[in-house]
Amino acid sequence: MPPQSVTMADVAKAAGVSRTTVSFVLNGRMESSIPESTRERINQAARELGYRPNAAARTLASKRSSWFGLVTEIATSPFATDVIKGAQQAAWKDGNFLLVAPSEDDPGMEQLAVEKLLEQQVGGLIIATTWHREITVPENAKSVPCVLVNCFDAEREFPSIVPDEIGGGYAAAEILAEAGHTNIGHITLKTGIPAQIGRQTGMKQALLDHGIEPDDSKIVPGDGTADSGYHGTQTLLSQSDPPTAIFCGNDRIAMGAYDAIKERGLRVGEDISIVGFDDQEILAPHMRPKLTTIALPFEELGMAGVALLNQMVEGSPIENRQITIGCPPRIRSSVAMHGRR
Amino acid sequence: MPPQSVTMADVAKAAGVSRTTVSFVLNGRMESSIPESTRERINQAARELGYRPNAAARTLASKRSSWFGLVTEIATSPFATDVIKGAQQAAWKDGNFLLVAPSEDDPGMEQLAVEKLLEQQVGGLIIATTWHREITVPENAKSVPCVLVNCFDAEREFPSIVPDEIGGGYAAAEILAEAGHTNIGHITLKTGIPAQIGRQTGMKQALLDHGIEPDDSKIVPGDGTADSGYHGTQTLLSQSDPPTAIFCGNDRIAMGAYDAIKERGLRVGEDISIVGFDDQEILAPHMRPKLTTIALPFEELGMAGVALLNQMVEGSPIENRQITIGCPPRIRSSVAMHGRR
DNA sequence: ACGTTTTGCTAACACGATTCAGTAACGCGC
DNA sequence: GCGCGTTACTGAATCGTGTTAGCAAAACGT
Repeated sequence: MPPQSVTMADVAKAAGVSRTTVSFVLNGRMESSIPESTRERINQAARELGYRPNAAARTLASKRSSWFGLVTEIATSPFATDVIKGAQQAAWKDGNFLLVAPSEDDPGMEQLAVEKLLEQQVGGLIIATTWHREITVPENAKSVPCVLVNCFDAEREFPSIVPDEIGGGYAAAEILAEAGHTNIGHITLKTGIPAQIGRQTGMKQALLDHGIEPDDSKIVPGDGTADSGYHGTQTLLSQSDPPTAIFCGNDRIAMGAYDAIKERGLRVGEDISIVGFDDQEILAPHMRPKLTTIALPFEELGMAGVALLNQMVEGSPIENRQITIGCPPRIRSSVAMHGRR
Repeated sequence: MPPQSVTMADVAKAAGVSRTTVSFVLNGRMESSIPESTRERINQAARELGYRPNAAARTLASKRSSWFGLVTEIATSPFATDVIKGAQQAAWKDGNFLLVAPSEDDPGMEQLAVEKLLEQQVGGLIIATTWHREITVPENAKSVPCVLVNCFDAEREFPSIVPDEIGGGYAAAEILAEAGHTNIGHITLKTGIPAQIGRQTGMKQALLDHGIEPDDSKIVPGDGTADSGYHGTQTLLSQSDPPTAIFCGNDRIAMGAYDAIKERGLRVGEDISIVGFDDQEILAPHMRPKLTTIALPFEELGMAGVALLNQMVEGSPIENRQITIGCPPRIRSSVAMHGRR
């Protein structure tokens, strides 16, 4: 029964060797030739005493800590969870920890968060946002390797990892085109943000590639809310030649679209096909019919962030400073075949 | 421009005092008489050199770390975010950090997570779950103060903080009763879990208190999915004397209920009133009509966890080992007045 | 002028590891 | 039985801070 805390010295005494030897054995250093018998003796002593390494002491002595800092706006969105989760898992695999600090989208707060993380001797920093956008990185973040996730700085000074909005928009439109739709509407996100621009660009390209002429009158601006989806859908369905399918800028817009369609006595996934974006876990799979949508790979973003950070910390040259992660489609039941059937 | 890292010794040299004095001044120790002039000189030197304290060294020397460990199933649910957020903020206020470790609902994993957190010298542990239930706490968690959030151990050995399911169920039914409904249905969660039992108990009590005789035939078992809400609602509305209001065990059930009601050509919030539970951020406020529901106070749970942990770490006696946090109603538009209008 | 208290500091050890520079013992070839 | 290389370790310094014990000088009381 270990009383309070067992140190390496205790293990050394128990095994009848020096602290140095214990350190080598427990850290698996093979370069110093220590016979199997001794290793075994030390390991057993450590086990019996219930030895638990002291991370603070290790960090101090080795000048390398076992944790990364993640600063993010936890407040605003469930998306943050997924980034944390992905980063967490990736870090955990290498025995590293994540220190999560809140930025709350306030520049002063953000700088303080970074400062506090640096005090904790983090080996690297991830700065993540909940929606894809440009940010200015606090000055002090430059003290350690730093990766941006779901955002980027104007000067492209920091490596960044973002979702492939264009590819996602392309995939969404392609799903509809391949289902035989040629008259496809689009309700956008708030105009000007990277997600809106990318998704719309991808959509246009997909239409062109499938021999469909993009028609700007089928694109109605929204703002990402269910309300805007509802009204946008009303607008589209009131046209003289209403679309048979709508690509909604995100899942909440799709939610509003469902309501508008149902209200008109039409059926989602039969009369009108819908594709969303984001794949919100507690939304998309539970809508009726279940929403076909494009997933935002937040977990992968987080994992990629940590992976990149690992590279940087180890000093490996990084070949690609602007990584995009694909947005995979999630096929469910809100898209119907159209035309020749 | 600080080159690599500025230590207390550097500050001491710059200010022309000893390291001890610097330590006293920067930690705000007033018991050692140090004149304002010297304090000022030291503070300025620290500022100019860009001194950043080394948390690892401090932890090692003082044997008290500035972080708590939080182990939770990040994987499964967006709820985890809110607990993290609340705990985070509460910890941050006292200059403490949260080390988040994943348990993934696997006992082995959980024990490893705790072990790793202990190595990091956490001053206390929070074990949180994403749904209210009984757990068995890993043995090694007893090494430091430990609080359970949204769960409890069978022996009630650990202080725990849980939502007031009964009060929430009461509030939900009361909303409907006060709107004039007397024929109220209920679609439950998976039977046997604390949330189901508590919410249903609270509902019955509220009905009794409002002079309504609880009727078991109006209670249909569900499993927490939108599908079960859909089918449960079909069942209720097919009765000879269908309810005019339904209390849904959670928001997803309410989502299914909406669909069933709309499919029958009825209107939610006019013909049939609905109350949900959970107040899922990206769901309830975006449904049409917006869902009146009872919020699960995850953020408060997290905050209360850290607060309790602080008390325990400081050795204050804790008066209440079983804390319940209220579930506040969120009134929106899915409940209509009924009867005398 | 002399003891006593207060002021303003500092020396030195501790914390629990990592790590570099060695060294004693042993085997081996000749 | 001497030199040399290998094996199996160890001593001691170091990391940056907290903390206790104590000391020199100044201030104070009488």
